Amino acid sequence: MTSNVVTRFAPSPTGFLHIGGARTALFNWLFARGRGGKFLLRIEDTDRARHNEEAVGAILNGLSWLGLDWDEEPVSQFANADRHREIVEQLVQKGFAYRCYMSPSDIEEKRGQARADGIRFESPWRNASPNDWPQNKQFAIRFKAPIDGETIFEDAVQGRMTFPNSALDDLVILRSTGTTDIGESVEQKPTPTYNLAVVVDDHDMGITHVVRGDDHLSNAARQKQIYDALGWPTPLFAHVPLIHGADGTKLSKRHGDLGVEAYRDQGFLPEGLANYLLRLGWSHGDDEFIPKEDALRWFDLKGINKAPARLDLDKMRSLNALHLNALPDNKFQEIMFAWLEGNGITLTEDTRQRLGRAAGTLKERCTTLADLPTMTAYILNRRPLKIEGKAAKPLKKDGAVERLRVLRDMLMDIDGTPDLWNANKLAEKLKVHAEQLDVGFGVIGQPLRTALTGGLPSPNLGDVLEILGKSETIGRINDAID
RNA sequence: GGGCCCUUCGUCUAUCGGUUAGGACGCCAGGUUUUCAACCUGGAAAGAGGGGUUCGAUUCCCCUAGGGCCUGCCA
Repeated sequence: MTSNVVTRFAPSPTGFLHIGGARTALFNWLFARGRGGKFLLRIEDTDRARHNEEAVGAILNGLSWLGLDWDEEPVSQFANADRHREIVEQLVQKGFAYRCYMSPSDIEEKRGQARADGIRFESPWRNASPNDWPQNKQFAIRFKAPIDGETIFEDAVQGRMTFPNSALDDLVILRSTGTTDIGESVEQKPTPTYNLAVVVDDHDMGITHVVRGDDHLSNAARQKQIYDALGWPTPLFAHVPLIHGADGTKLSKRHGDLGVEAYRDQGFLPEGLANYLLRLGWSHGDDEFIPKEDALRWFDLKGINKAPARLDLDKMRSLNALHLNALPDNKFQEIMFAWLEGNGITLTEDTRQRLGRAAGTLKERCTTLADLPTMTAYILNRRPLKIEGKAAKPLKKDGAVERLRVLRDMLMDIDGTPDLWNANKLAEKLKVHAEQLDVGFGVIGQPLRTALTGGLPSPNLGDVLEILGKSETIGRINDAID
């Protein structure tokens, strides 16, 4: 299936790929990929002071980790500055923009006055004739926004949006050339501002659908005015509600919330995080566990909610657990090894084999990969096992050690393959010796478990036996009772 | 201050005027596993408030309250 859908993700390179940006990127990616369209990247770096290569790399890495691939080379907005200036010049020629020579203090004063009077701020230069434009004086270029009437556009999420033009003043589209606050000289040529650059780039890149945070909603109105002035078709907007923190406060790229790599380091699977993000503000009936293939098939702008959603780590973990469990054993094994070794745990060929045998049960029990060190401790712990404190209690019970001795002796008599090492099968095998224990097999379960795991959390007894194998089991019993 | 937007269990959400308002996470109880976790079963838990429209409103309209975004020569 192919289509002419072209979406984009356009982060500003100020930090990492934050969770909100990740969701925006995901929505854009799903929408484009789900319909055979293109998904492009653009770095919004018109503000040279904020340009940061490292941040760009971090964002790209974050996207890759999440499994969001993009088409073509990422576009640098700053690199298009000539084109932006050219368009600004066109607007000036056509009378849709003008030079404004106001000083910052003048602006501040006038703006304050306008606000107090309840009218929109206006530059005195708006209606000046180009003939009156002074020479050798710094100026910015402002867009000449319509005064009367309304600016209207359809938003795929928000519906029909209507803004009174009295609320939209003449924004600066080209900065005055000059110096920075600290007096350091910067680019010779004036640079465009966000709203102008976005319109030009989206148009030039052939963007058909602009999916972004709804903090851009009123920008969309201003951008619509620029599209109209240029005679360009407006892309379809879709403004997605922002994500809020658990306490309901704003959570955005500006407020130092976590980047996706932080979730990765906390043991989240990209699939798990993506699934959670997808369900945050978007739904498909009662579906919760949504693999990528389904997401691609189902995702639609229509399913996006208008209300902001709060981040819920519990739900994120739970979804992550489902994706962990859905992994094929060998894939899980691969991830498990990488995680363990990435966390400073050295794996021998021997432990790898045992961990491999445990993969099936481990993936069911972990909610994030961070559970792995604890969950696998019964396999990885060095002998002799240290069993003390509360964990040692079962071994101190009357006759527990004696029963383990008997059990060990019996185990030594049993030959068998690992698949025989199932608690029930083992009990059956041991039935003939039951009278030697003078109790049912169950009674020795607790001390046996302690002997095998050192009192750590672990899978079921049967799983432990199966994973450790006969000689290891006997060795551990020896450790515990000696 | 102005413009725009939002409001269903604690949280994410379903519901295209008629439902015992459903699901998921979390929580509680029981079961299972002689631990924990997982799993199974059950339970508590919601339409912000007030007006309309309608035979009938969670659903449509208005007001109020609460919340959010924008209001920059940031993006």
